[in-house]
Amino acid sequence: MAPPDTRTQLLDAAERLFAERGYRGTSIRAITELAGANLAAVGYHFGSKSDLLAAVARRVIEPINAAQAAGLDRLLARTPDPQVADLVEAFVGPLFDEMPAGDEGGARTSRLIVTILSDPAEEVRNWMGPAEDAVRDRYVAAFGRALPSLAEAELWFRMRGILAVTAVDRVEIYHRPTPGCSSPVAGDEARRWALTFLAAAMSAPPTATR
Amino acid sequence: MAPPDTRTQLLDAAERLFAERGYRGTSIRAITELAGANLAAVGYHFGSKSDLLAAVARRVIEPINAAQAAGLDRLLARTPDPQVADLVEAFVGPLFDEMPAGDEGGARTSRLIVTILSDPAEEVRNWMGPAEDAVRDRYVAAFGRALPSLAEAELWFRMRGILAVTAVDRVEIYHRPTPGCSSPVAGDEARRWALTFLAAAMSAPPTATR
DNA sequence: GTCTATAAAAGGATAGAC
DNA sequence: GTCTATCCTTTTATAGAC
Repeated sequence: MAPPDTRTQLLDAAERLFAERGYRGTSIRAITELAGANLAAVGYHFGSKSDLLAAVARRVIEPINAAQAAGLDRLLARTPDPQVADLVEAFVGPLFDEMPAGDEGGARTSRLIVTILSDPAEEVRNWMGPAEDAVRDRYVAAFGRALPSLAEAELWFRMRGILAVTAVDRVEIYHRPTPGCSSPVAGDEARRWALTFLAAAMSAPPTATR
Repeated sequence: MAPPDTRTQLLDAAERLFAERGYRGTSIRAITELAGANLAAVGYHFGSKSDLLAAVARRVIEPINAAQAAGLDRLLARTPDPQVADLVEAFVGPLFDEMPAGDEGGARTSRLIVTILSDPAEEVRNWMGPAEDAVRDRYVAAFGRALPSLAEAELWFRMRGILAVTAVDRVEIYHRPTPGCSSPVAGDEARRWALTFLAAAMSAPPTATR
């Protein structure tokens, strides 16, 4: 394979450092140094630091988004009204698939997503495109058909719950090692645990209107 | 009531700004300006910016932690083996109680907690004390008795799920207004939806060992 | 495309007067 | 306890040579 060009090496370095230290905690200097590039390279290839983040985010999110869309297509080709557990798996699965196990993959990507989504700064989230919205809306519609008694507002609440659990789960949010098992759980186990947890949560009967 | 002293006003201003802009996104200058204090006041009263964050975090977390402990005590006084739903409510309830409704309260506190817990920087989380660990451990033990067939590792996974959902739920993680209902849900409704969601998730049968 | 050099600003911390 | 003034570091961004 051809040696990676500067642009790609900058993306790789930025992805790693943004995940480890956050957006604001990462300087252009650290990125270019890790990439073996010159300080001015970020400006030349991307324009600014926030534009670089947008490029990093797009590169991470797009394959996940595409896989979510394909999974839903596959499900709908089989039956027009998929079950809740299958919808959860189609939505959540790509989040794990695109995060290879081990600290050099999944936990880092997960942390990157959390870092991006939870950053208060506007600029950090401005890369979100209509493709993500479209896929999300399709899933909401499918969940709505599988859970006809659930009001739309509560359904949206639960969708956020899915994202919260999958995004946060592998981040060492309890940062000290927990007894029994350490926080970042091995890839496949976390995936199955998350499916159990979320399928049960999504399938809960609607909250009684007070 | 006596006018708030400078120290308190610094805490108030810092709590607000850390929540809105994150730790790194908030300058000492911005804090002292909002507090109507002098630039040097932070250094005098707290020592450094990170010490100020620790003080802010403690002030927010301590009442929540105490309420969680008291809730568990109340539950255990009634029965030695409380039900899952009651444990969830005792654990999650204080997170909502201590966040009065409206943007000036709950959503901001919630965002502060997310900001703190998800910040990659070490210094941001170094305020965690043994009191938090103790309460968490007591809840894990109680959940373990209510769910005897659940392995401890998966139980820890689900505990993280609880925190993820409650902490993230009111943050506008899908930052554009969602159709049907906007993202930050009114206080009491979010509370009841979260209880439904989490009680069902926690009560799920253990994931089959592959 | 890549580099050096530097501009221009912002931030944290602190000394010392009051 | 509070304030002014300032030091020193780090940061992003860019101009211009190669």
